[in-house]
Amino acid sequence: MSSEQIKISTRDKILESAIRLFAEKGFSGTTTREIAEKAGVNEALIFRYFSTKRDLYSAIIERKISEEPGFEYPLEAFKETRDDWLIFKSIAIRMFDCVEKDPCFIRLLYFSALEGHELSDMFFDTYVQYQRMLLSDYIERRISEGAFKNVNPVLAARAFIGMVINYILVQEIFGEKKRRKIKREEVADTFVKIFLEGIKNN
Amino acid sequence: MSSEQIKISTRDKILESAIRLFAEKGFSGTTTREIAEKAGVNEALIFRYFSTKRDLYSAIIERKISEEPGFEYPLEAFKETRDDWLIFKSIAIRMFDCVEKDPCFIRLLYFSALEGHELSDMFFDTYVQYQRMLLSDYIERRISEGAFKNVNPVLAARAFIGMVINYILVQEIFGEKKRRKIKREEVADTFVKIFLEGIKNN
DNA sequence: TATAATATTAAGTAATCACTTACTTACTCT
DNA sequence: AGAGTAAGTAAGTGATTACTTAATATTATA
Repeated sequence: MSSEQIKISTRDKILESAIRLFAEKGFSGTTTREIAEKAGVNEALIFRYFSTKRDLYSAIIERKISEEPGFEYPLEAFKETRDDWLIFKSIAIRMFDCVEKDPCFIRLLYFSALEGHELSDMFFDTYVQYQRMLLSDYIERRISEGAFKNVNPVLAARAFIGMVINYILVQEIFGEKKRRKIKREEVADTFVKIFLEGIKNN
Repeated sequence: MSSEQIKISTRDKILESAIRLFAEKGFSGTTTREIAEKAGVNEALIFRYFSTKRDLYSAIIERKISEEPGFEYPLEAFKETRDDWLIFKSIAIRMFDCVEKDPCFIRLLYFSALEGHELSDMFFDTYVQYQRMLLSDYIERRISEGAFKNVNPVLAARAFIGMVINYILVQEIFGEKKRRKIKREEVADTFVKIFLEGIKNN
């Protein structure tokens, strides 16, 4: 046998199928039996690796919180550059990327918030708050440099992130994904353009 | 007895408690027994008025779809006025109002979408699509009048609605409601300002 | 190969689920 | 008052839930 068989651990098989099911149907909507079936393992094994169903769910959220790099931004650029277009476009594109390569992610995030999981706040903070802070710091600096209008920087950051996230959410969660297809590039450019011209002085 | 006793019908008591519970915990997270307890009626009565739990859920969504006027906008204004500020601000304020007077609404909307209820598309269309269409038609006209930049009107409408909805969503669904309190007025003004100055010519 | 440790399984558990049944109470109309 | 209908209830139904147990299969180490 030339090809190495990469053995996926049982634990990982369980996690993988649980992620997909929890993302699809939420915590209450998913049964441990389904998870086991989809993972191709015996249901009892779930409870060998995770003490409860809720524990498995928590493990997933913790993993999602820690695995995503999320902070790949050129942090220095945020503190020094004046290339507004680059900053905002890279944030938008990164959000599109994030959802595209892991469609479960955003559903897990919103399900965990709606279902009131204890870790959902941390989940939220890690992603949304962090980006918002990065952006609002940048906006604040640009205001003090006289480049941006004097608006509440946090509100402005939320405005921009809101445009992008809501667009993504509607595509992913409501049926719109199939209906219309606008290129990410055009979406990002339009949003950045409207926002930047709205906030810039002159 | 001087005060008239207003008798709430059993059916309405069931609907009322079901709305609150489905909004709080979703469809799968809510049991018919809980609904009955909260409504103060016998569980079997639920099935006298609604043939299944899913039927009750559908009845709620249908009710939410039909009850909200939602279309109270001065439709003529959208077709004739050039008061951009009024148009956008009234949309934003209306969205804030809608959520404030019925906090269950937005949670039901997103829960039904995530849980994949068959009526969630109609739910979505009635509210989000409708407002988006109103707005994008207005934007389109203003572009043709030379007042707005030549952007994709649907994308622009989604940008604006996204700002507002996402702000609301974060307040209502993630824990932020308690943390910070920015006045609706300031939020709406900031969003409208950024958006309008971003899309206006000159 | 023998043994200890681990991984996996079938077959359970009690509790809870949505939903039903058989029955009683309350109200309406003549 | 009495018949007919609607509203309400207690006590169930079988199916399914998350989770357990005790026995077996597999692997690692000696």
